[in-house]
Amino acid sequence: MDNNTRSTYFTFFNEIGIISQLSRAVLESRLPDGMLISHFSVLNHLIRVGDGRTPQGISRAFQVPKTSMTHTLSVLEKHNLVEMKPNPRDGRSKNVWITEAGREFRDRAIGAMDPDIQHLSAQLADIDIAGLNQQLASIRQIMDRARDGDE
Amino acid sequence: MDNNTRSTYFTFFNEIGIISQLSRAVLESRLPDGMLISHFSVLNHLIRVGDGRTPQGISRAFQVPKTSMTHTLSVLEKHNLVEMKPNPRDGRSKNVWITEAGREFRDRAIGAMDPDIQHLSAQLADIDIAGLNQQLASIRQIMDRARDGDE
DNA sequence: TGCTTTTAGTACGATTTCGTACTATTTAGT
DNA sequence: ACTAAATAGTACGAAATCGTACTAAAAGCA
Repeated sequence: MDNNTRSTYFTFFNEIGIISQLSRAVLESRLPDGMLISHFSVLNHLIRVGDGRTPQGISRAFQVPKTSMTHTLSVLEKHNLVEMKPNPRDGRSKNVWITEAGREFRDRAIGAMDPDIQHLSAQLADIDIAGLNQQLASIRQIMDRARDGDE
Repeated sequence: MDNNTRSTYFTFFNEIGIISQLSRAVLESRLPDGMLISHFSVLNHLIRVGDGRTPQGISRAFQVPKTSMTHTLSVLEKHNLVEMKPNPRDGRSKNVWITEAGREFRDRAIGAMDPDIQHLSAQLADIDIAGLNQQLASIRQIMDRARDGDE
């Protein structure tokens, strides 16, 4: 395989990984004690794609084992941020619903990052983030499809 | 703060996070049993920025607690992928050196992803990854500097 | 229908990751 | 030189994450 292609893609995923790590650290520093990125991420996912999902579906979306998701959801449920109800269409399964407190928690966490985003956006004025978003979304979709195909 | 700016940046970091997660899953599936992303990442870091770093320096680069890095390095050392030597300039500290086996391990892991990258690059032919890399590197550098300023 | 395979969720133990507390050494200030 | 503050690393226990094995329900198929 073309050496150039390999290193270009490798650099790409490396940059993506570092930025992801840096942004996660910022978010985490803004979350209240005891709350982790994994908790926030699930709440955010439920709002982004809609709630009523199954634990299995969520674990697949995040590419984590279902046992990990069981644990994360149990913590969220203990804090009354989500509700678990039986799935009326499947006796083995459950549906996850975000609570009002869950929505507020997610909104507050996002708001808490405002100063960071403001600070950052001032320094990134000459970069077209919205344009990047379009390209990244394309890449994400293609990678998502590739994953589905492999499974 | 401008609602549009907030959601643009939030979307950006969300896309970054998802792509990071997807690429980590691919890499992880290509690593030999028992090896984790954290192990590979440290080896890769040592090659990217040069070895002989201190554990503390590495933990700061990855934004993880130093206790986590102690554990990760101990695993790498157990597998003879890195060597820990006393730091001649600081009696409290150590230097981490990658071994020949560590280099080979890292190279093999990267090579194992070749089919995935090939498959992906075919579908992303109309996206300028190299161009993205430049923009992402700028963003990464600015975020890195912002982090240093906060500490 | 009856049987097999697949799927959803959980129990359980192992490993990773993390926070706190501690020792040893270096640095800073006097 | 002496003392106080900061730093590098580790020990230890807690929580998160993961893999395996299991149960229950659904789906596929004869």
